[in-house]
Formats: sequence, structure tokens, C-alpha cells
Amino acid sequence: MAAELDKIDFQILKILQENGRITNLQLSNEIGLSPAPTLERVRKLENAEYIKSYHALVDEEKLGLGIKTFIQISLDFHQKNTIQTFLDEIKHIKEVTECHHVTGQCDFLLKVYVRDIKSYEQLIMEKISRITVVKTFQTMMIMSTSKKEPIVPLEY
Amino acid sequence: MAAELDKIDFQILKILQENGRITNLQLSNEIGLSPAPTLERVRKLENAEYIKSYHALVDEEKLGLGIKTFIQISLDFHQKNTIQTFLDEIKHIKEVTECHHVTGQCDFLLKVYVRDIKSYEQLIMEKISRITVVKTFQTMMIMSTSKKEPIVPLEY
DNA sequence: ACTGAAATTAGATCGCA
DNA sequence: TGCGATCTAATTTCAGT
Repeated sequence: MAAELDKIDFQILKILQENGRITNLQLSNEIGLSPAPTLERVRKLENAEYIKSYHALVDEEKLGLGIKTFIQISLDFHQKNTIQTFLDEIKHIKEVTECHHVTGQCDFLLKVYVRDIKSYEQLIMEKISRITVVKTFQTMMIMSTSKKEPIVPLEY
Repeated sequence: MAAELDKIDFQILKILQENGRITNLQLSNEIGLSPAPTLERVRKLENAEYIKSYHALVDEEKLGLGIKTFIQISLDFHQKNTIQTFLDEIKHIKEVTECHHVTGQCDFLLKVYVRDIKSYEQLIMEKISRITVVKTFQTMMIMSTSKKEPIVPLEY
């Protein structure tokens, strides 16, 4: 199954990362193949899960999500199953869209979206600070984002 | 132009966030309208830029990007145009996929993808640490990610 | 605004090079 | 593997409600 990817496959991935709704016809023109083998390659990439899924990118601010933050979290490892307990709690908080286990001064880094400061305080008070295994946390409020590509640097 | 969005518009946004390649026909079934007005609503959301773009989500690990990190950066504000100088440098580093201006102990938070540790050292040595306005930086290496949705919590 | 049908275009399959 | 033709299915348009 996992035959290596060639240059054309990487081209396809690059293009689909940037435009997930390009038509197969357009795509085939850009890579210089005819539609049939192009589609076959795309399906192969999907089936082998080099492409995991497709998503619309929405404008969070226009949709009322005015507050975006990262939260750095340190856990209290004196309890049982500290990490699993933490992950189980985080999983259910819909405002948390990313949760990364990291090295450094903190244990986890979360990405959070909420409507306004009031909702943020509520999230902190009623959800984050109530997780028993959380020892300390610190908010990094995002003031602006100058680069945000749902795109990963690919090179053949 | 900016007539308020109704419940159906939010349903559409939610569905397209999770499946950016759903057919208009399927979408119309899920929201309970016929294809014609469904397509009209999607176009309206695209034109008003509630939907900014569509993207394929790829499997970075399978594609050879084994190292993912966040870098916290503090700037030296004794220089001229510190922030603009920094942003101009960062813009050209393709390994940096996100750059957020944040509050807290550091000034900027970057997301970085590279192939391996060797490439990471190279990035740090030859690019990040050579930016004159960078005072200090600290790496948070991502060990695992338990939640990562290219999806924002929407509520009508 | 939504419906339903008609017209256009894209997607999917298959035999052949 | 890739191509070209063919069939199938989705997108798009439009007159009617």
C-alpha cells in the first residue's frame, strides 16, 4: 500500500492544503496530468490518510468569538493518574480547541476561543480552575495574529 | 449586505467546518432545505467572508514533519520599530506557521514545524537567534496533541 | 425565500496505450 | 501509470409560488 509518494503527490498535497475545494479539473491542469489519474492520486492520498480531512476556515471574529488565548498549565503530579484525569476533563470543554503536551516550564498548552472577557472569566472560574490536578495556569491573551496558515511546510 | 445570520447559516458553518468537502446535496439534506437555497446561503457566507477558505488537513508526521514546537519570544524594545522588524523577519520563515502577539511573560508565540531535531537546531541557530530584536526565546516541544480541531466552537 | 425541474459541469469508471 | 471516452451524479440556473 504505502508506496512512496512522488513529486506530483507532494504538489497535490500542497495545492489541496491551500485550496481544499479546487475542482479535480483545475487540479489536473495545475499538476499537468489529465483528470482521471489526478483523481486516482487524490483518492490514494485520502485512503492512505496522507490527507486526513477537509475543513472550511471561518472568520471567528465575525462570528462573535472575540477572545482567543493560549493557556499554559502545570499539573500536580502528587495525585493518581494526573495526566489522564486532566485529559478527560479537557476533552469535554468545547472552548478548548487544542491541547498539546509540551516540554518546558509548563506541562500543557491549550488554545481557547470564547465570545468575550466575561465568558473567559467563567471558563477559568467554572472549568479550568476546578480541575483538581491543575496546579497553576497562566493566560496568554492573543492580541493579534500576523501569520496563521492551516498549512504545513511541505517539500519533496 | 450584512444581514444577520440565522440558525440555518450557523448550522451550515458548523457542518462545513467539520467537512469542507460535503456535497451541496448532502448539506441540503442535513439542514432540511433543497439544494438551490442551500447553495445560495453557502455562496453568501463565502462572499461575506464568514467562510474565509477551504483546506485539506494533512498528516504532518506521515509527511516527514516529526518535530512540532511552540516558541515563546521576548523582544528587545530598545531598538527602533522592534515589532515591525520582528514581523518582517518571521514572515519569511516558512517553518513558522503561526505567529501570535500575546500578553503575559513573553511577547510572541510561534508555532513551528520541522523535519527533525537537526533541522530544528538549524532553524534556531540560523534564523530565530539571528533576528536582532529577539531578546530571549524558549522552546516548548510538543510531545503529543490530544485535541486539535481546525474548528471553532459555534453557537447560535 | 424556497421549490422543482432543466441545463451545465464535474466526478467516476473502464478499456486501451 | 496515464489517457480519452462514456456514464453517472452534482452543481447551477431559472421560472413559478
